[in-house]
Amino acid sequence: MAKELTSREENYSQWYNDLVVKADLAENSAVRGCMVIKPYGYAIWEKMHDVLDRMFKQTGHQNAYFPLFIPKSFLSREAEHVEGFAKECAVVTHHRLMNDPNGEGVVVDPSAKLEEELIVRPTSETIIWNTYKNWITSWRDLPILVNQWANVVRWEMRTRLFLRTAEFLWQEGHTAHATAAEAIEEATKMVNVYADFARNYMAVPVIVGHKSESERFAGAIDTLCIEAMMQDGKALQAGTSHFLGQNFDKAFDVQFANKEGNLEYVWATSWGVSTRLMGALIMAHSDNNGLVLPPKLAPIHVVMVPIFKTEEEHNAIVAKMEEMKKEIEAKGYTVKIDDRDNLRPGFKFAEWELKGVPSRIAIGPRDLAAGTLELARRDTLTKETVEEAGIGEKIAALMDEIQENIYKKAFDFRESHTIKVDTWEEFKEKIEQGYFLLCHWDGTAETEAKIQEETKATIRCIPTDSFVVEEEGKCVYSGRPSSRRVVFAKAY
RNA sequence: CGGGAUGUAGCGCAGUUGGUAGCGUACCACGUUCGGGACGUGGGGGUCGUCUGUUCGAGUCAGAUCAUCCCGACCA
Repeated sequence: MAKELTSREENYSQWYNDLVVKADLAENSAVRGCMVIKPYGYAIWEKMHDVLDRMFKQTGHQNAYFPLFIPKSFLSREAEHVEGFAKECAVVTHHRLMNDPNGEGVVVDPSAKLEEELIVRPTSETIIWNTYKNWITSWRDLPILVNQWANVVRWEMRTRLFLRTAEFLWQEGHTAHATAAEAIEEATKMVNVYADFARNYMAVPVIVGHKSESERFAGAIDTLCIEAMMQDGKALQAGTSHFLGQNFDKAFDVQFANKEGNLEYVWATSWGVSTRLMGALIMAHSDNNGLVLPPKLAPIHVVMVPIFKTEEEHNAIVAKMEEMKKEIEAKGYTVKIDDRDNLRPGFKFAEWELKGVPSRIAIGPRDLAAGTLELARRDTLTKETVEEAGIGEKIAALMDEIQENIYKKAFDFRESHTIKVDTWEEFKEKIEQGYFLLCHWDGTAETEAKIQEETKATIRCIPTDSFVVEEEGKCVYSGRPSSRRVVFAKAY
């Protein structure tokens, strides 16, 4: 259970689990492995949702919605897919309850057993491809570029708040194309949308790359991903985009007539990000005072704390704040005036810092007389007294600066924890210290498995962006020849 | 599913050899406070995770079960 954070002397080193609870983001629910996301936390998810949704639409996608329940037989159509998900499915077997004959509450009505069990979707490929079968007959129907915002359920052995909950919110894009090249282009385009989102909105640097065969999505030909580094040096897979080849459309017999009138199977992709991004955001930026939110995803940009003794002072200061609030809101930022009269300023400062609000304005009688205010920023925990004139521009500039600074801090951290490694001894040493290791790998699953067994490190990705290091070398484990470096790390 | 730990007030905890539940904090009221997590006085709040046993009597002992946390295996 999370510790109550009431004392400033409290050791906040368990910033992850503790802060998300105290910071009003999420708490465990009565349902195993599921989470309750409180309003403040959900507001952050809504921000992510809105930005991503806009990006999807800009790249030509539309939203749609498919059923929560998947007939069991659908799931088993694609062999690798069912093997990958079978162990973690919630299954609906009955559709009715009845009063307990013994008078003890309600029980499942045995006569209401379903003919075919329904699976609560762990992902929607199967039910969507079963639907696409009816949508696709001609080359003129392609491409289909559809996204769904939904919840999914994966009954994991072990859950972890935000990173691996039994139920989570996500979006899943499912597209159909006439050619393999077009589908590959789509999968690549979308992983880059995710990378753009992570870097420019979440302020989290990510590496784009391919998964190795063993880490691939169940049923995919190729899985692209973005990998982020958390503050403990561990990697977090923050988003994936799959080239599915023709596996699903063949399983559901989705063919179209091409321009020559011949029947062909389509080419598919799927891609998704989830509430795991909330975990990434928290773990990438938080400090011992709580969350640090990038302005572009913060539900509140500026909190104003009046400092007063008398009601007259309170009224005068809040009136001034209302003016400033209008000016700042005109610039497109959200302002919260915290004029609660039962709490002292210091308490409010600490509370809003815990929630990660990027900046704070404090005004007291002395400021009111001098036409100044105290402007504090969350990322550096510094504060300065500034003139109140032009506060709108000042906040706008500050938000840009904070957004940039948070990214730079995370980027510098990753840079300082990423090294090229060429010997097995160094590999074992550095992996324990929380590094991303760029090393040569012979390309075999055996070597990958051995390395994981001995060090718990996995291949996070085979990079495709600026991390690509094409060079001849020898596998760090087996010594066999290799033509490029891959990223090894311990992962969540 | 294996190993370990824990379930008592919203949260964090105490509760002795079994005798019918307490502390801190939060909450409510009043007063004094208010530029970095205030203080005083008074007050409200608990089927002790659940079930079954042992007992005159169970928060306490036994068994089962559920859940949570940590470590493995599995995964976004």
